[in-house]
Amino acid sequence: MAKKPSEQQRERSRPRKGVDVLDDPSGPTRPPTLETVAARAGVSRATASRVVNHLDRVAPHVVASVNAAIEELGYVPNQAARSLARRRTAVIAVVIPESTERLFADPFFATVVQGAAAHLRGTDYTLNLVLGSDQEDKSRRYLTGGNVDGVLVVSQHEGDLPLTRLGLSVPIVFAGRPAVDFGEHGHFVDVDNRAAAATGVRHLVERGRSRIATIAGAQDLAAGRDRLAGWQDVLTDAGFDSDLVEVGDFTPESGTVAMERLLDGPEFDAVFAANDQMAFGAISALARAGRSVPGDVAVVGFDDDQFSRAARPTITTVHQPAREMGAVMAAHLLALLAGERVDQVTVLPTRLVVRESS
Amino acid sequence: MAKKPSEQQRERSRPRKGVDVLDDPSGPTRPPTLETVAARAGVSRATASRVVNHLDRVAPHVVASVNAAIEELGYVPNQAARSLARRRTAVIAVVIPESTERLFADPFFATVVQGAAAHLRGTDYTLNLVLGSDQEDKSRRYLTGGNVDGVLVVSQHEGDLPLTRLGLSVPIVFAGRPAVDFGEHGHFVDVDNRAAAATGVRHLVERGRSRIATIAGAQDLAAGRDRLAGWQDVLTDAGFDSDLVEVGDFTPESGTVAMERLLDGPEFDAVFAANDQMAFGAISALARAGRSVPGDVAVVGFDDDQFSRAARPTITTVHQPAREMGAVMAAHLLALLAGERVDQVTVLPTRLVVRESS
DNA sequence: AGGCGTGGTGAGAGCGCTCCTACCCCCTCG
DNA sequence: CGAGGGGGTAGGAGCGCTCTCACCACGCCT
Repeated sequence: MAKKPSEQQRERSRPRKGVDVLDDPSGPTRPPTLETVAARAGVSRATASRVVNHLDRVAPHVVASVNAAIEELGYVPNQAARSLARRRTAVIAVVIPESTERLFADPFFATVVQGAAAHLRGTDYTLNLVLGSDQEDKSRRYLTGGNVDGVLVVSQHEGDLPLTRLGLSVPIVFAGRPAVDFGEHGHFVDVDNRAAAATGVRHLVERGRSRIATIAGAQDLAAGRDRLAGWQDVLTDAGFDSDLVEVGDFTPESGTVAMERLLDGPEFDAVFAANDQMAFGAISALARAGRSVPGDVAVVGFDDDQFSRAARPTITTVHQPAREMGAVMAAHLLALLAGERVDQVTVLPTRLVVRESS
Repeated sequence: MAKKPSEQQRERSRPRKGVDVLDDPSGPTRPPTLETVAARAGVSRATASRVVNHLDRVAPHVVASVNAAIEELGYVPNQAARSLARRRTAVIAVVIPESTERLFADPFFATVVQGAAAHLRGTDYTLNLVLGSDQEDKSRRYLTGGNVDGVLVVSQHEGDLPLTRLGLSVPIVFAGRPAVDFGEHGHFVDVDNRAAAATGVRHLVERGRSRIATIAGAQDLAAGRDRLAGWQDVLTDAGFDSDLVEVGDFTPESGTVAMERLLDGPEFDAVFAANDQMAFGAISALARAGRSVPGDVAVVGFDDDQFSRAARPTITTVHQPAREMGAVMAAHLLALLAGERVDQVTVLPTRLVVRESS
């Protein structure tokens, strides 16, 4: 039994330099392999593998002894070897295109990623962070080169890695409908930004506001454009002017600045900001300008992130299920990886959360 | 030449199901391998490998033809196979412990990660996101199991994955000095939180404030405790009372709440918040309470993130080089991986950024 | 002239795992 | 009582790459 087949090899590669184990004074020890486990349990590698992968048709007592061996040796499967043999990597890439990278600090994105990570916990999939590269080609190569099983794209501007086309041969799920048109490739998890925004603006109308400004988000982002359109829709329906538009970039700072510009212009009694961070910034500017919220100006944001709760007054906002979006994205990707069919576009519900600012 | 050695194997595994290529109507094609490239260039696999890895001692014309073959075939090295053969994965784990996960939305963490990612761009290392797991053991297994070459830990509470001890056999770099004591294991990139906080508080003293409160950060985080200590140091030195302490958790919301509690207590004319988000929240609360900033209450934050610039008034803060921290962490990890010696503790400089709130 | 580098290349043995196939043992059925 | 059928297991061929060696030409030195 267990005739170490690689004793010689082991000998030769012992004196490796450089990447030596920093902690272990007893010298570089190689982690236990399936072979080791099998030997210890007195079974073949094949059987040990079956146990590790929870395949049936293994006698219970064998399962027990293999598991014992695993425990004693502290065996962990070598993922590289497994990937090679299985021809799948168990890696899911999270792509944050360069143009969105700046927004990485936005709680929204972080929350989406968290949701995805939470959903993947328990599976053996691993998240690989691909932050926008100037060498788009390099990341593209990486993604297409069979190094990942699937791709999650969190937000995409127009023109960002047009991953949908041009043979990215693995399943891919986007957060948000892509700005570019897409064929049959790609799957999307989104909210109806236009309708959701309209809900928020309609709320302002119902509150009796009629001069409603907006601080729009980045217009090269579908979410930015759609929320602006939703705002427009309601004002048009109500027969109000929709001339008060300032465009920000979703950062609180841009919200502040946008509000300062609005304050320089004609009067208004409400503002709809395309996200909470900008709403937060806007409230800051309003406070400094001596305008009361919601007295003088009512404010509605979008996202329902922690900033809407942190502001004083707390911000009325359109709740977006960021965490759930991440989870659904992950779920859909897993389904696609399992060969199942999945709706190409999934729209999650939003809801208005009324707080103090309106 | 090129006697396909695996034709039979190829035959058997052609009818794989499930994970088929979604795009390619011509059926599941296997990506080109080094073997293919070598055959096309009319050289051996070994030589092709040399070209791919930019080893010298290859005749120029051979390099050219191999590169041409690579180009034509769109060859991308299979990372799994490479990892297996090289016994290193080219994967660096970014660990965000569960107790910190909630803070993931904090621009600070995102920025650190971005800095690291930027530094790693250009290398063939890949970032693997490990968000805190309830099954601490599972992530631990993952990290120790030879699945990653190195680990970056972004923030750690006391008791979080005590990775420093218990043979994590790969190099590991922490953002921030660990709360727990550490032996010779682990490397740290940090700022001197205590001194930096003191700088901020001293600034308030110099501005003539004497009743200085603080909104401290999570006390199970070294950064939280150290900044509190720095505040304490200055007040003690100045002979002021240091009784006005509220503890938050670094979120803007907690800053708001903390300030509301402070407002319920004795008078004060300044507050030092352990980060900008809490400072922002605090300013919100102050505005709502009708206190002027900096007139009635001066505010100093910490981090110099976008919130300090977004607030009105803009927030005086202690700048922390988050992006650089990430970059340095990555740099140190690479150095360790290359077998070089690296200072165990690296302290990056901070500086006071005076804005309107003080 | 023989020996000896020395660039340049190919052969082939792994890396650790999966999974197909063959096989064996034992129970059941005709 | 032998054939047939499984359950359960071992054997072994890859997966695609790296890397050590062996090897082959050539010069060049003595």
